[in-house]
Amino acid sequence: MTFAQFSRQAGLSRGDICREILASHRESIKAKKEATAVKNLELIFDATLALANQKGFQAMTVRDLSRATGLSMGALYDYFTSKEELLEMVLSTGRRVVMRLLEKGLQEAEGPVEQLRSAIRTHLFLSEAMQPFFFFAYMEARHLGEEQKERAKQSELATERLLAEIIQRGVKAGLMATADHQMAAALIKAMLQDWYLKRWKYAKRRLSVDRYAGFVEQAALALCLAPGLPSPCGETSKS
Amino acid sequence: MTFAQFSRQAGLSRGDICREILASHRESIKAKKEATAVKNLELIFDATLALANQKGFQAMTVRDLSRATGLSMGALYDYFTSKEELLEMVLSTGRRVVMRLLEKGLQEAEGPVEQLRSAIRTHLFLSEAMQPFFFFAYMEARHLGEEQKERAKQSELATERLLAEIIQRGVKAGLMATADHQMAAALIKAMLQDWYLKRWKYAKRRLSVDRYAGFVEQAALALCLAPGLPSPCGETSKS
DNA sequence: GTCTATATACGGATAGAC
DNA sequence: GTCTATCCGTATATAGAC
Repeated sequence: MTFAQFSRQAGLSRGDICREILASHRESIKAKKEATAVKNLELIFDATLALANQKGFQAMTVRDLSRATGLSMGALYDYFTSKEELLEMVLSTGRRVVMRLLEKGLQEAEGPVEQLRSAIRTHLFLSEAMQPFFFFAYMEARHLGEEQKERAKQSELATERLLAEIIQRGVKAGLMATADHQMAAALIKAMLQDWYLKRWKYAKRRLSVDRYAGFVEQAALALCLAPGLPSPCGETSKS
Repeated sequence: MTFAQFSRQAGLSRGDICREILASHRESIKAKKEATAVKNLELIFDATLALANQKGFQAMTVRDLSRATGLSMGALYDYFTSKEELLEMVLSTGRRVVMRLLEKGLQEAEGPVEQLRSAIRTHLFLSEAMQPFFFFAYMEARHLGEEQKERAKQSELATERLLAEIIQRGVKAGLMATADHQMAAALIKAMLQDWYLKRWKYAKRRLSVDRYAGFVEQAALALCLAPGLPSPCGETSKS
């Protein structure tokens, strides 16, 4: 699977996402006509991610948002009741879309090695297609209220667990060998996240997601398939 | 080298750092007696990192800082002339201390493999000893002015280059084999950073830096020493 | 459904007492 | 050297015209 193939079948256009926002916040959004509501929500969604990723959500003012979308202050407040609700709106909808696609993408591969490959690619392609959202969710997580912060942590642990379970099955099947499957999963996850966190670096090098995915696959397999690893307890050699 | 050994020899107490802040900002700090100045700078330094890491530097108000340090608004402004200068003060001093220790720590190892090990441990131990600072510098980097942001990126690239050069020497010496030493360095760096970015996760698992360092060393060597890697250009198998 | 104008609050920074 | 009191700008949110 390449990113081009993934994009075609995923169907996660801005329109789809904003229709989902509208559906799940029907009561608090004043606009009645779906067409205009979705059009304005797209403006708001895009501008919020762009501005917040540049200067931080809390530094971004509603006036900035007004300037960027072309909507007035009053019009904006017809789509959310407070700046905090705007944050919640973007995060909760984004998380729902991501979860749905992650689960869908992982049911097709067979065998631990192919599943690990598939998980890596799906995660990378998803974060490529929705890079502004992934970056936003990562960076703003700690500014959330306790309940929402807990949800963010659970989301991190859930994807780690998904990787760990694949590796565990690989070890049981005798196809993989690693001292600690949870730790292997954590390290792989760190490599996956670097792709959307250091966008500027990889963009400057004109590195495609497909190539990056190839490297991470290699690294993950080197880590999980490597034979005869010493138990990693503090010192691993004279060092 | 273990973290305990590193801590003993490094000598990067809060006092040392704040004496350095004082020295490099002597003109703008109104307090004359070194003892009181350093004492208050320690309060300010600690509280700034704690508050900013919890809610973000820009969301942290000077009034919050006043409450946390026990100093009044007026007193605080005797130590910096603006909130922005406070940010610059913390970041520039921290970066200087980190750079000094990184370079010092790397002159002792011999041979590419030992150097790679040493670089990994030094980086991890440093980020452990100064975790609040590392987290702060990472998270606040994008809120800086253009010049400061450029410095932050250069700092990222510099440590990556350091790793890449070790690996390149290893390949030349026939001790390592990797398709792309820069990419290998980037992935290792991502694993190093996860330690201070996901503190909550590893703390909950009661994982020590020494154990984490062992895992990353293993992963790095698996990645660099692995024999017969296929060239990672997009597809690496039927997949 | 969208706009302008404004109420209200809060944050950064400073002046001047002690 | 530290404090209290205050100025001034700006941000969120709303009321009411069009």
